[in-house]
Amino acid sequence: MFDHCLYFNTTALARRLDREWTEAFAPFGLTPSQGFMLRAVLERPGMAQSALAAEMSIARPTATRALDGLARLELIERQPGEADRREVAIHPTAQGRALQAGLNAASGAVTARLKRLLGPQAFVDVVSQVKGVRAALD
Amino acid sequence: MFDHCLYFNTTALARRLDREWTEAFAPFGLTPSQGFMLRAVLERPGMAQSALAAEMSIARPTATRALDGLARLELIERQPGEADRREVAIHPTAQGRALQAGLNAASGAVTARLKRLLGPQAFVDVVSQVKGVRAALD
DNA sequence: CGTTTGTAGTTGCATAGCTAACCATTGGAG
DNA sequence: CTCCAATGGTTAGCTATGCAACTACAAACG
Repeated sequence: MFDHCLYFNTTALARRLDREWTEAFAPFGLTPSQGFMLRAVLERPGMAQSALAAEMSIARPTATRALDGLARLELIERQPGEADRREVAIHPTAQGRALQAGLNAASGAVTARLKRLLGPQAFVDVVSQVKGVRAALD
Repeated sequence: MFDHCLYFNTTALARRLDREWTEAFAPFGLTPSQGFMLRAVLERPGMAQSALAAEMSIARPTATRALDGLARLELIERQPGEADRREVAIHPTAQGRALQAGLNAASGAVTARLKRLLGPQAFVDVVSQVKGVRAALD
């Protein structure tokens, strides 16, 4: 019915993909949001929350809560900012670091499956076009 | 950081587009979800809720609640199913019908703006590719 | 027929996201 | 130096979404 609508198709696809990554991260006891947030922390330990929020393209309050969840699971730790005491630097714990390889592999497996399903070129194209739309809107 | 990830880019774009359509539908006092749901009802009056949910690619409980909202605004009415009394047929009210042209125009205006921003061909391509991924996942 | 299985809708509970408003700290402008 | 604007983080309150479980009705099967 809204076949030609960018909004409709994009939000529907986002919901569908959420299901895929929910399954992929479930073995680790993490939701997709938590999984991606933890992966970001693991990739660049010590970032301030606001920088993390920007990196993930989410609002700061959303980052606060995602990190609350990861802290409750003892996967990350908040450390007071050294230079600027308003900031909080986010570091993974040892438990958090233990998940890094598994999370990346799980996400990679879903990606690989979709790539097979769609054809590698189509997959790369659609990601690049979606990224292009995002860039055009910033 | 997750530049090549389909999930990351799609969900981020979905959130960004949500902001565009929120603005577009705000003058009507409707959220994007409500706006699209009402547009679906207007386009095919009398559909059962489950058919509507399928059409919108959302779960049935989500449809229930979206329609609760539209009913509270007196934009749609639930009528008992004639053949099958489990079903509820959804009809727009006169107030609902009064919004049809405006909603379609508002959505069209956002689409037109994005089309200009991205180039018409790029716009059509990305919609068709996103739809293609959705189809491949069903 | 009656029972069993399936389907439509709702409700309860959970998550993620946003904006607005608040507090603490920083840093600049007088 | 003082004050005021800007920034980082949190909290409150809202929406949309999903799954699981429930009720009511339908349909199929024995």
